[in-house]
Amino acid sequence: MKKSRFAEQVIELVKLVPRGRVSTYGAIAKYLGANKSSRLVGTILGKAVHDAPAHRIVNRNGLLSGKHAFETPTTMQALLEAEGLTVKEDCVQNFQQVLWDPGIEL
DNA sequence: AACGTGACACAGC
DNA sequence: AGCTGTGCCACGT
Repeated sequence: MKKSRFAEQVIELVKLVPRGRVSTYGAIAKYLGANKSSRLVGTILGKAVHDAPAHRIVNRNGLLSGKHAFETPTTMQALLEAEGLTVKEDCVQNFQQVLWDPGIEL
């Protein structure tokens, strides 16, 4: 299956997110040089949820805004918790601590 | 082939 | 200090 350029970039970057860490749409979009396309990151990941660890991507507040893209709304949280993260009320606890910023770590 | 909708984020009022 | 509008690209109908 063919992926568009932007999608490919997003997926590849998301794949680099270490286990037990999360990232944000804004950080990814910014790293790709499309600060205003944060929206795209989410939309694209939703389509490529099976091609990338999309569960590691949350919104700027650490909120699991994309949980509905998975098989069940609880899958995302379950996956995160399975990686050692703490999720409460659809929010990643210690979000700042586990946040993985490509602009910094890369 | 065109229009609308969608995992968001930021600036302006 | 909170709300509204705008920007971006992909994908389904």
